[in-house]
Amino acid sequence: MAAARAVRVVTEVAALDRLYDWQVTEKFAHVEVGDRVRVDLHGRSVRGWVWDIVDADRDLKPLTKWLGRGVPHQMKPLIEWAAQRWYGPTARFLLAASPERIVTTLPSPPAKSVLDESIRATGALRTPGVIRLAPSTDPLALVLGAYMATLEREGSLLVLVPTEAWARRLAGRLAQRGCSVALSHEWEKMRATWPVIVGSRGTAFAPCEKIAGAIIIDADDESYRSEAAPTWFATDVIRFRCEAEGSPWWATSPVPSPSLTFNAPHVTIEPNEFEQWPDVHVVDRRSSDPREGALSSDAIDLCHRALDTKEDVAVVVVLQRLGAGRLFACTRCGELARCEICAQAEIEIDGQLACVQHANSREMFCRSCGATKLRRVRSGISTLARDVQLQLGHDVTELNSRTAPDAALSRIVVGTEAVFNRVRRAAVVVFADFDQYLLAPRERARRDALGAVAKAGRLCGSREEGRARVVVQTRRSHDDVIGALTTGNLDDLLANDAETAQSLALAPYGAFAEISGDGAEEFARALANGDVRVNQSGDTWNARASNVSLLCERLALTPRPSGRLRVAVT
DNA sequence: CGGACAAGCTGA
DNA sequence: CAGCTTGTCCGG
Repeated sequence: MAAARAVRVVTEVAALDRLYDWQVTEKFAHVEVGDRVRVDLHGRSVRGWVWDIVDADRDLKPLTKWLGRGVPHQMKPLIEWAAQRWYGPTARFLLAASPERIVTTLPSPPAKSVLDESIRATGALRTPGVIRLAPSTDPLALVLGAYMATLEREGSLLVLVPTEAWARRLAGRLAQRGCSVALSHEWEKMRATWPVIVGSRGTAFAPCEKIAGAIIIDADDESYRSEAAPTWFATDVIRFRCEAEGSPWWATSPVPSPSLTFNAPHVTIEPNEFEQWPDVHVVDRRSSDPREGALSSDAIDLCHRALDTKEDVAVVVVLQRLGAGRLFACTRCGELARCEICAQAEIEIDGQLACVQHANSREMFCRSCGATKLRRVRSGISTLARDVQLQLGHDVTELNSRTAPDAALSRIVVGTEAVFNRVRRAAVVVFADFDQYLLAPRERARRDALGAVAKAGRLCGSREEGRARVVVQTRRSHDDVIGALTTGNLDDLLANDAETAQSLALAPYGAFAEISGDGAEEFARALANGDVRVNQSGDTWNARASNVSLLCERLALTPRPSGRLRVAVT
């Protein structure tokens, strides 16, 4: 008698990250690796994925049900790698590649179409790797170039953009030019290895069997990182998939990070780059009266001129997000706590109010009415909006997370960087306090500053078009970030960035994990050894090692304490 | 994670 | 001592 078959299953019970076996009965004989199944686990009916099909070597409970198609078996190495790389349960990554509803049959994919001669003339992309792409350059030609370069290869071309809205627009434009495109909600098409797959972060786990190549637009964008643990990064996922299959990948970024450049086979710099950046007008606020308001007289002037244009949204005022609850306002009179010298918002340091700029601190009380009860406020957006409204004498829309996506916008919009996902065109973009970027205590803050100006450039156009400009208000006009923006020389700054990363052992020359939750201390202490160093900062613990594989190996070997534990590997 | 079962606590 | 809570164990 032939040995009975069994399926080795990863269950949806993520906390139970191990394989269990069930017997395959006659009626489920068609089951394949990657399929979705339902099983009886310790009296519970749970869903899972077939990870392997093996001979049953003992009595097993029978499989409850075959549910439908799941992850193609070709993705198993990716799933295993991702689970180890970001210290997450296998089930979480399988879920990322699975359909929301049950799918039992797949469509057959169309052949890859050859594009019109007029489009072909723009040329196939040659050297895979990073493309330093100025913000105003339309990436469509590059995507078409990637398509043409991978036409002869089997499998899907994966195209990643930062947002879903962008993905829909791009998919439409590609379809117009003759490409057969699947969007990320069309799971069946992705699973059937459609010629082109376009989407945002989640598309990194598109369930196609083979990848012909991939192109990631704005590859350093934070939207590519999963905000919940495991905190995987789509650009890294794509790179792993392409390298495993020997397929080419391209990644664009206006300001490539050291990690992106380090891991790329080649870096291409777009000719005429400077002309495709916006015209940046720097306002040195050291010389201006701090009480003149949120906008300098130069900025007010440019805003008034912008209001004379025909743009629907004339002016966008951006304030860098300060992190929830960093600012303080009086509970009685509502006044924001500000530095008495420069009028900038103060933050809390060791139970006192302090100005980042002037390094002075004072007790927590309201300067305006003397009350001692202050409350944390999310950011200075409301204050800024009031100021701008007064200064420009025009209605202002304050854009925040509670603003309805279809709400009517005034011609002046004030908000955090979220405005870049909401407004598509503007005549002028003002960075009310650019120093929030330049002084932020994060390694990547300075690159983010340039990235934000790049996004602003997409709204208001390039130097070449000469349409309008980006206004940067700063007290640090000597900063080399400002220099790079006005001279267009990014090379020195990027070289500096890479040097800093190397000397401080930041990514890619070092690896980090942030550990929090009830079990954090126990886990962190057990994790520490010669290769992995840990230190405490508040409730979270930070672990660092000289490279990611060392860190991940050590994480996998460290026993998990009971209780909640969040590990974010970056 | 969540069901099963054991041990501990409470009140009549 | 029934009935409920809390804790620990373990899953095919």
